[in-house]
Amino acid sequence: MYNDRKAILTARAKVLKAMAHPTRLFIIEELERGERCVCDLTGQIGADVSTVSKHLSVLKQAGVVLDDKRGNQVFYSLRVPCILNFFGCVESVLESNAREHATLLEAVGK
Amino acid sequence: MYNDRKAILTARAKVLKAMAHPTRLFIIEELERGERCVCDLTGQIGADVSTVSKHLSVLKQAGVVLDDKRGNQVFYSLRVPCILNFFGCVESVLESNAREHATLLEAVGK
DNA sequence: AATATGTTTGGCAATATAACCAAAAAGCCA
DNA sequence: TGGCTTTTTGGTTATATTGCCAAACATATT
Repeated sequence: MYNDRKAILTARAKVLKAMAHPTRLFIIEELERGERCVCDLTGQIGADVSTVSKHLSVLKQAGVVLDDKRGNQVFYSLRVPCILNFFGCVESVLESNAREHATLLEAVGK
Repeated sequence: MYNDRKAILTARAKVLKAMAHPTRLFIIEELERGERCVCDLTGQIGADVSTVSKHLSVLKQAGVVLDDKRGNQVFYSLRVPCILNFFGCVESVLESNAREHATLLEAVGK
């Protein structure tokens, strides 16, 4: 067992897992532009409000977003501003994937 | 529906999801230090070989690692070297979580 | 050829996730 | 108070993930 690293790796995994859904990545991107209420996001996402609310709760639980209730609505915002820079490397993986895919297609004669 | 972003966000989510497991994060850390065969990793992780092999296959499928069969063994390595820098931001989230937790404890009177 | 070593695959049980609908909460406005 | 709007919670169903064991494969060794 890798006991010395396990606690920290589990904590990291939890954050990554919270982000690992297309709708939640969309929410993160959107919040990068400023706070949004659930209804704003629901409109853009086009799923049931309850679904969006649950995605937000996953992000909140992981510490990625903050919520602020004002009157009727709840406004969400990014808790850690760097979250988006975060993707340079993910993008490299995707580019590698794409390059390899292209190479395979060539190998088969396009 | 956020149709214009959906494809790219789904692709990103796939990579994040592949990384979002403590054992797989351990593997990534270990591979950062150099290529490893399945048996090396299995020894350190202390799970069944088949379990480790499946974790590796998840990472491979997502394009995070490469495999190279040499003789009897299969050596895995990181496909995209930056993968580890990647964690500065995750760490910020964790630190925020910890700070908040400490604050809450204080509020309750330790 | 037979055996040993290293890795992957298939199957199964337990648990977790995701989406929707319906209903409950919480706050506003008349 | 009663009704409206916004958000969360509970319940259900469908699907995915994780981990182990057993079995299959592949390569090396005797």
